[in-house]
Amino acid sequence: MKQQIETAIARYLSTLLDAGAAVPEVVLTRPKQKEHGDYACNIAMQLARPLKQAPAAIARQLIDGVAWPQAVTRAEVAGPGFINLFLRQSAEAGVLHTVLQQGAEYGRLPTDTAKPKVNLEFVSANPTGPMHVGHCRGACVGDALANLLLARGFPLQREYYINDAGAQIGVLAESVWLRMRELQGETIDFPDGCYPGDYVVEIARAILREHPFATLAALDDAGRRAVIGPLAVAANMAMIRDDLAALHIQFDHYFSETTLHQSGAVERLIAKLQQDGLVYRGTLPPPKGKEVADYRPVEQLLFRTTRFGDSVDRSLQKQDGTPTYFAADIAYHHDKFQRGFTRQIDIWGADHGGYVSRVQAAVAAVCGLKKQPEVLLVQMVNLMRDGQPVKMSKRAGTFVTLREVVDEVGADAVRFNFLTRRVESQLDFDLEAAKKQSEENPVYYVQYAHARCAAIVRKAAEEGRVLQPATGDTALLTSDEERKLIALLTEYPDMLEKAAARLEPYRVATWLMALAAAWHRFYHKQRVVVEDAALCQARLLLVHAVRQVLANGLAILGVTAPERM
RNA sequence: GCGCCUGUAGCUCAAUCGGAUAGAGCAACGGACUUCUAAUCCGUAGGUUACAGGUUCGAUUCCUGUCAGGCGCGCCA
Repeated sequence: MKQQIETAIARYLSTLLDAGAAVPEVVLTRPKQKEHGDYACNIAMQLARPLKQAPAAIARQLIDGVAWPQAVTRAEVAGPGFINLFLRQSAEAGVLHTVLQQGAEYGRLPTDTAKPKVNLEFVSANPTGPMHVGHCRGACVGDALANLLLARGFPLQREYYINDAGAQIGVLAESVWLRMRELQGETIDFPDGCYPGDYVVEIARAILREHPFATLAALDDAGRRAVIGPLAVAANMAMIRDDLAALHIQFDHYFSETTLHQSGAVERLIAKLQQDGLVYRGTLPPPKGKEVADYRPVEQLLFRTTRFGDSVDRSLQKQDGTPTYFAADIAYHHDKFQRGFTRQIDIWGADHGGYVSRVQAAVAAVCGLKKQPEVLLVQMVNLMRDGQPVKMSKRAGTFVTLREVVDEVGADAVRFNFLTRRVESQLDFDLEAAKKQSEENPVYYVQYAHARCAAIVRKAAEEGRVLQPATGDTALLTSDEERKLIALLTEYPDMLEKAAARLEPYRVATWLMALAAAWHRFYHKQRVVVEDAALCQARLLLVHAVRQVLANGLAILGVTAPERM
């Protein structure tokens, strides 16, 4: 209906304007106040300048000239030049039948293989320990975004990049080894840099079951690390997968950084860059803004990322000759490209914001893609307890794990909590409040709406009132509450479309709260199980449709839709 | 010093990519359960949209500046 009207206006506009003139896009919006009709259009005001006429006059002309669809009963000029449109009472109520026909598919599009394949990389927590709360927000946003894009027909894969190379894995292996020695009865003075968590002890114990201490002790440091490192990484990844499962997150693909080094992909990539003349040996200016007492200019292997918009060239090799994390990351994004992903979305913490321009520069240079990857910077979460910030340090082992939070607060509440906010807003997450408010949490508001729908359907069935297919006279749904619900249901696909286009899953959550509010309001004003059989059927139709769309939206957020609460 | 993000009710956040009278939840106060679930609803109160300019029919939204907070700034990932 909305689109019908838009094209009707656009068609008339094209006859009104000169052939060469740019026709502005006609967009209908839902007015906030019902006095302003079912839809409003601001096109007359936008045309005032090019046509050099008063907005009201243009609006008048449009109202008289446009071949309005039959459902439009009234069109009027209002305010500074809006065109307010009023629809026949039940003009949009057909959506109820559509929802029931399409069921879980309502709002979704079939996968469109013509669209660029999307690789969505998120979480990618270092495999040096369990996931902590800091990873939580990005995990929820990434998973919901994946659901959202899949729902709108984008071919998409969820990917986790395992940073299982680099110095940190050596530190991990050393930490495990120290715990092994401790388990043998040695007294160990744990150095600062090591991972102190109890899970390291567990890993040490588990590895010792397969690899006797004496065998490990006989190896030199490097040899021992080569044995312990991968085992410790595997153990941590198993733990991380469990943590993710607790949040109801599954990845399609785990990608190991180590494979990039072993296959020679990183070296080949640097060679290619050299061939393209994008690499040189040089020195970088000292870093700004902080005291660097021991700064010494060192000649190093640099990548001319400045040619692709970066502010400074970036190093590809550490002093010991091994590739930097950045070098491997270029190879990684190139690998995605070779796997056919011409659209890459990365979700990072805000602390990696300074890294965006160099990776985009690299991808432009290596893959020829513009503005890739698309990076969502998720702002930091301050973990609080009773209003006091919780001091956390991975080094000191005083971090709150994701698992603790999920176990205490519940996966649904955790997810919804992080999904109602835009990623740009930094927020506080208070553990005590989250637990205390567990019954006042917005997630329950939406879930309760769903459970209420289910309760009505059950109650109606008890009284022998079951929705008959192809019944439900939508013309009977004329109250403000009913029309509001119908209007919201028609918006659902548009809302998903916008949310997907902007990579903003929070829109789904806020929209669901609006639908739930409209539903609760309806519930208090009108009864469904009533004597009048026709009216009962019509309202049952509405109930089923609302329940379905609540369920569909919650599914995208990865939140359960309970039948009872 | 520079770059990115943010600043909206007491608190947490929205506001349809410039639209009409800036809205929800929590907290406060007053009402509504013999009727499909009161984890709900209705009402009251709460605002110079950080501040100052600019752009135009119209600004929370766009531009400039100031202030405040967060994050980042050599070969750590």
